[in-house]
Amino acid sequence: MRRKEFDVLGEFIRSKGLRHTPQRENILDIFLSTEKHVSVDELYKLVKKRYPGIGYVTVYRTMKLLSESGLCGEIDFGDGILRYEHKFGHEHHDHLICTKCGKFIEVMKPEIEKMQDKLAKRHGFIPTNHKLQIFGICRKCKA
Amino acid sequence: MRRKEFDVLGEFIRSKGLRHTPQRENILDIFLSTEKHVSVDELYKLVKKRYPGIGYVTVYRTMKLLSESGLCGEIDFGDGILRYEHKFGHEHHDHLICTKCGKFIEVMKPEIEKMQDKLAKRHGFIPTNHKLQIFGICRKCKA
DNA sequence: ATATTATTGAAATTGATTTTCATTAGAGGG
DNA sequence: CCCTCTAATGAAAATCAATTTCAATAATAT
Repeated sequence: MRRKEFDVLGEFIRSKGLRHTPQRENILDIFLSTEKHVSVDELYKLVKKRYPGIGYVTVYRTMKLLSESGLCGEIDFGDGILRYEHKFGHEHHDHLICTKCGKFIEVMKPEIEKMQDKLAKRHGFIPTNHKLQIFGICRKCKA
Repeated sequence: MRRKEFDVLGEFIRSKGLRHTPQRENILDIFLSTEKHVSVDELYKLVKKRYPGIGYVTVYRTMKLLSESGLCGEIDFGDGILRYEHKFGHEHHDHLICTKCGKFIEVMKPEIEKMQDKLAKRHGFIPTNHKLQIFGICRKCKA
């Protein structure tokens, strides 16, 4: 049990005047227990196994909540399905996505980040975040 | 009238054993005449004005066709709407997107491209294309 | 001119996301 | 502990862009 994440959720809920519910803790619990990038539907199925009473919509809304609180990040690989990844305690990273098998790798390159910031500022933008996805064929698929 | 783009379309159609139709030319014509990043729906409305007989689905399918032929590119700003931009004769570029007003700027930075390629190769990927979107607040909105 | 088959366009379908709404249940005050 | 207020829940319905279906039409080869 990752205490810190639950504290973040608790603090976020308190600060917003929202309510602490077992569903929210349970959904966070299941979300943290998988390392996959899950869609709401996938997560719902996982949640359902352990907590059959929790509905799809609650999972959907809780993920939006976790997003706001910074516990998860939304990722869009362009296939029409929104996925969620762990964010708390994770460095920012980009994605290498294999267009054949769909597998992806998380990568980090501070130099690229810096150049992006410069680029934004040069155009008068205050960058808040960015999304870099590199599509290609992975080692396995090209073999 | 940009002859070259029509030649590309014609050549693509011939090479695939497809058929040359006035609808396809007309849709390409309207698409080329706007510099905006259009959704199918937006483009359909523009097409409708000049060619009332053309249906939504034909616009939809023609844009897929133009995509395949390299005449346009699909862009996904993450708002659930697929847009199309001119691609033929245009350099690859990334997007700076203002999260307040929705405006965006096209930017180019070869150094970043090179680093991305290196990054992909280091992980055994053969990069085919990539998508970089930098979100932030534009000059106007921050003022 | 004829046959073949790709294309068209209206309507229907899909599928993820989002909203609605009646019911349930936190949280604070008495 | 009980009450009140209102946020949260969950099932069902709505939304909405994207996609498929299918009968009619039209482009190309023979």
